Amino acid sequence: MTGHTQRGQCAKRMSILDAAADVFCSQGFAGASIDEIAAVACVSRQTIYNHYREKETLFVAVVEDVMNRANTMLFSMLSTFPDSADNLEDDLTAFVVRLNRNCICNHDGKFLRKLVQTEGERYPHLFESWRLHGPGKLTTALSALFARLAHKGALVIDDFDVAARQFVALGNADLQMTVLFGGVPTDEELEKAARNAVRTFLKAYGRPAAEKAGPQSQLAVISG
Amino acid sequence: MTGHTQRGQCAKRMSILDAAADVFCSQGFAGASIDEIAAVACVSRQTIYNHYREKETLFVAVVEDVMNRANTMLFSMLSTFPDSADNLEDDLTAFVVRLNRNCICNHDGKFLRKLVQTEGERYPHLFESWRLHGPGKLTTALSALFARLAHKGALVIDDFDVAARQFVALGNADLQMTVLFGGVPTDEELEKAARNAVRTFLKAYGRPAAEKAGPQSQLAVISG
DNA sequence: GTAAAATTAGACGCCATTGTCTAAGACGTC
DNA sequence: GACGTCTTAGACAATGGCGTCTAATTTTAC
Repeated sequence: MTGHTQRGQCAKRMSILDAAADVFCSQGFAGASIDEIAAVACVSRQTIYNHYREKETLFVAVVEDVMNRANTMLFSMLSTFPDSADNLEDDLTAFVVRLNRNCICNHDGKFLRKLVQTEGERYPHLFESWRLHGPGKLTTALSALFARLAHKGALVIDDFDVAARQFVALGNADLQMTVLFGGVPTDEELEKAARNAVRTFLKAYGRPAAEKAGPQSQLAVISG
Repeated sequence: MTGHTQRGQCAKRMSILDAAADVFCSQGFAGASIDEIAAVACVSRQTIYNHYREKETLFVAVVEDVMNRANTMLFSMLSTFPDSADNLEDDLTAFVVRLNRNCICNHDGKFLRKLVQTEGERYPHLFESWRLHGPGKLTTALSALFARLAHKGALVIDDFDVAARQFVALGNADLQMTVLFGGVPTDEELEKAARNAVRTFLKAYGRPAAEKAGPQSQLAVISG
């Protein structure tokens, strides 16, 4: 019951959770067998039943564990959103790359999207927390961040919530097929997808050319 | 072996396919039981084994059946893409509503997205056909259609493929949560989502304001 | 009407999995 | 070194699903 034992138990628990996440993700709840999870975790089956009463208890624990990791990572990513309007295109592009790589296209993102589709109907309350604190929080936070950029005059947005959802959607537009079919996009794909997304986003919501145009061509407003 | 038998057998087959689609969709391959499919189809288990040798054969037949329906519907929808540049916003909006309602947010769309995620790794070749003829064909076709609109001067697009993917992504931006969590969007949601998507798309890719601005406000190009 | 084909309900063997139990071993503290 | 806890391997019964088989019944063809 002292330090070392705690650490040992904790290591076992994490090993089990990781293995269970892998197996549940690739096989689904019904297709996953405790024996396979035990083998992947390098742990005896009895140890699993010792920590988690039954298969469903383990499943819930796995989902909550991954949700916590994913939400922590998302929060960490959101803190890197650009707050300066200089180099907005590059800054937003880098942000989209980080967001996609670390939150949406990564292991945990794939796990949650997959499981919410396969088991969401069976455990409606289980994934509600993820919906609220994951994708829900993302668009809420982005909406607020866009509002700040708009207040600075760097963006022209009428509906911040819509813009936030469209920003995320555009960021995934080029990766949707890769993500849907389980692949992991390469760095080049991530970079190009983010570049395309931000360019289009700024064409739609960027500051009008008149206020930032260079000497080559200018736009002037002529009131009619 | 003549008409009536064919019709009777055909009805059984369709009944089985429909029931199997329901059960496979909600339970996954591993979680679906032949007995439950038989019960939903109001058919004896032996009849299922009579038509399809084993569970996997039935599963493949179901996926191919749904894929065919979905691809036929998609093709039908693509033929309603606006070819006139008058009222482009309204026409594109109506198209997005139809596309979402009949191809992406409908029963078959949900089935295919769900199954490709849960069973795609186990049957890589099975869903390859859908990827090519479904989402793949959609963006290819949209790309060509946008090229025609751009050629008419109604749109200004540098990369048609990117624009096509972004068009689809924007069309789903407001519905992604509903779709991911298995819900079916209402008509109002469909309408509003399409309106938001097309507005942003045209802000990014629409003909520049200078060429179509009304008397209220005009933009003029001033060469520097 | 009759024969062939299809369908049905039920029983059956087989196998995988779940969850429990037990005895033995490993690891820690005292 | 003694003790308690955690872990392990394996056996175990119970359950449920798959796929087969059979005999009876219905549907269909001619």
